Amino acid sequence: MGLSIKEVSEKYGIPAETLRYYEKVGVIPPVTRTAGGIRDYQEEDLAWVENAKCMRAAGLSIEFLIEYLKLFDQGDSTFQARLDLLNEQRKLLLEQKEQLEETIAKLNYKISRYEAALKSGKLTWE
Amino acid sequence: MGLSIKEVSEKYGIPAETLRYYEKVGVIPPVTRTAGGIRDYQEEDLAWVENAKCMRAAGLSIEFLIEYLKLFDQGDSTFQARLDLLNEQRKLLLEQKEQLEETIAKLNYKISRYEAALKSGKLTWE
DNA sequence: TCTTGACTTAGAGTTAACTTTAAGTTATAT
DNA sequence: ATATAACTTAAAGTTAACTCTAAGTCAAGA
Repeated sequence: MGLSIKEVSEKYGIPAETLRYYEKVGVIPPVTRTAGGIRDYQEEDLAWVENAKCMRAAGLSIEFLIEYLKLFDQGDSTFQARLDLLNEQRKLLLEQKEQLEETIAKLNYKISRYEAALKSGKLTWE
Repeated sequence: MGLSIKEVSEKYGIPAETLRYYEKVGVIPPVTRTAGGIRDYQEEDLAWVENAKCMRAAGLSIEFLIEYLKLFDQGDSTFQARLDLLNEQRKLLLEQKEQLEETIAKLNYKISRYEAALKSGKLTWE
């Protein structure tokens, strides 16, 4: 029914070592185990893994993910704190997106100048 | 006439240590110096600094910037290689942008659910 | 002239986020 | 029953990109 750490690793392209590390430091909650203590990922465990993967891929810090889970574990009383944290991280990502767009625009300009130079056969500037 | 390292540091918000480091590892070309060997940033030096700042802020690696400058120093024969490098980095940034947008969308959804829960008063507050 | 503060260098130290290692335990295949 | 493969842990090692330190040089103000 559940997935082994190896299967999860392959499913999401995350090394097993990293999955253990995420659990150890609190990026994801303790994973369901078999009677023998072996990790046996259930749907809910997988949802946490997938979420962590997505947030990390966008550049959000491990520290943020740990903080969020910590608040989550403390229950309803941390609801507003969690919402604040999410808004704060969204702001970070929006800023990052703007920076990215600025840099892409610069790269586009540079590339277009290179291509123009190639076509005109002039190869010297700057 | 030119700017001191301290002035450049303040102008761009980059620590002087980092400016020296960028020069040392080849992210930017050797900066113009005074007779006494002190850095005296000219317009051209500043353009390189600004470019490095922008590219780094978007997450492009130091390694890429070093590679680009190395090719640049080798002159026209590396023109096509430089263009390839720029296109490759643009591809990276476009992928990053897509990932960012996906994550922002997820965060937006999560936040909207939190806000809906707040409004409906579905929370036990203690 | 002396002192202060900015500059220089090489090289060591820091941080985040893994990644590898060492030593040991458990499950599966023959 | 035994070998092998996968699992476990704690802890040390790695990498990128700085960041700081030590030891020394230089220019401007009292």
